[in-house]
Amino acid sequence: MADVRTRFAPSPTGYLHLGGLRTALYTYLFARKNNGVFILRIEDTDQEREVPGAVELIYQSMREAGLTYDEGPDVGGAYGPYIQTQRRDLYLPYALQLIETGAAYPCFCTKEELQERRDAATARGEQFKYDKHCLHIPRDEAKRRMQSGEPFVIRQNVPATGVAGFEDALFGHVEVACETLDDNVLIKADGLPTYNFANVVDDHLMAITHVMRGTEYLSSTPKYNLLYEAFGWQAPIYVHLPVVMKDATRKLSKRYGDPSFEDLLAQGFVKEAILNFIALLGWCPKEEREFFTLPELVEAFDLDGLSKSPAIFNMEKLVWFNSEYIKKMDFETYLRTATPWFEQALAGRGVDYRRLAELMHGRTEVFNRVPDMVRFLAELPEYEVELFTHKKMKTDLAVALTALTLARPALAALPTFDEEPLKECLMALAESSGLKTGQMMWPVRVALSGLASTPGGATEIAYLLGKEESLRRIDLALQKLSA
RNA sequence: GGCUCCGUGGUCAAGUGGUUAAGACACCGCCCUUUCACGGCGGCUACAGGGGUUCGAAUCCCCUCGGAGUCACCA
Repeated sequence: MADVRTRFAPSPTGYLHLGGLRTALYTYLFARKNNGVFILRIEDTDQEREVPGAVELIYQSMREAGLTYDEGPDVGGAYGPYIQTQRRDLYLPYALQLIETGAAYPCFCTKEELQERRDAATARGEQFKYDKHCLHIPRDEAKRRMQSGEPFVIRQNVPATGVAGFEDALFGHVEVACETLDDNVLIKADGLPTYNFANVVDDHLMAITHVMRGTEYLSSTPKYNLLYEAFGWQAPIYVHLPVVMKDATRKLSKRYGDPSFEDLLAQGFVKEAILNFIALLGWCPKEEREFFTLPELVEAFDLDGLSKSPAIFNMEKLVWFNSEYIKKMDFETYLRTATPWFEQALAGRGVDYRRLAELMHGRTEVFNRVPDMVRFLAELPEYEVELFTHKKMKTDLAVALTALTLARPALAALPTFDEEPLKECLMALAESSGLKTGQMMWPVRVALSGLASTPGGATEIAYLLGKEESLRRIDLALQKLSA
């Protein structure tokens, strides 16, 4: 087989969504695994859908994901340009060549006429299909009209009978009857090619050997193969990837507010976790294993681990992956990453972020959840006195009152609020007063935090709060309990 | 609706004619414990349904049902 050349060919319509990211990932992995070439090509032939700045967004996402490409608009290569609108003039000659051989023909029907006929057909309950009306215009007349400046498109001349098919590396042989196929437009009135045509011409010109793309193209691929045959070109090997779903019936789509790769990064997901999770959504490694770095994915990737059915994007599992990756993060990286999130809730409070980070490191699932978890340090939340009652800790209001009454002067007498002395003090106090550890610690922690659960125990929180604020909060609790 | 494709627990999934049908997330329980997490141990839940083929089907065939994709001068 020739050297493997693959491509990721997104349209610049906004952020890179997760389905696109997965396609890019698999394509990249396949290329790298086979020591092949990975290419980025921008398919921007639809000028109406083009979103300004989207191309740069794609470069950025690819870079952030670590999916480096060997050829592309911003890195160059021997098969450029890699942006289709910059290739606009090279498609027409190929279409003209097809007209010569009868595999295509110019069509002068206007969009409006077509739409009327389409509407009429649906009104009758029929499915519209172009009737090859313009195919029957005499060759000379057609040529004259094309040269006269009359708007026209070029359509593929699909045989009326017979079958068209192709071999998919994942789905096997796929075949359709030609009569169910429409004569699609190859070159639009604006002179730009449609996807149907551009992808065939470009994949051939760029010597692409393997095409990986979503299954939305599965049913139209036989038509593309007809084009390859008409040109006498060798078609690439196709690998169609099942779509990524949001739930059982809807696919993941940015239009419906589902997160893009960039969104997830902004929310505090780490890119390694996203990639790892995405890789396993529709692909399964040979070995029993679920943690992979990008290089490890390259090593492990193989086509027959791919699944044929759509996979539902399971946010909970992504969150789990993320928390695992955060735990594996070295501490300094965690501290650096978490600090801006601490700032959101604690700016100017003088909290010891390093100590807080130690406590939070093993409990952080997604960074955007951090501010809510630490906000109690800045401001004591409103809480009900019933919070002091905890069955497992064997505490009730009376126990809490006793514990806090004892703790208050003992803590006030402490010269510093370091954790060790704090702990020794409270433990000793519990023991000497006949209280269980929990009966002392629970009330103190609740008084300090106003929360049923916190990222740390009573002594850690007392340290973070400092002596003054801690005593203030205990006094408040004492008031509550005495009322 | 036509065409194409898919169908193992709630989710991701292993499985390619003979298995007690893995594993992970989630969930539940227990242990650990100054809360909550973490961690450890254990548990619940699946071959869409019906026909075949076969000594034997999650695995092969057919039908039904369910779901998805696609039917543009969008990609």
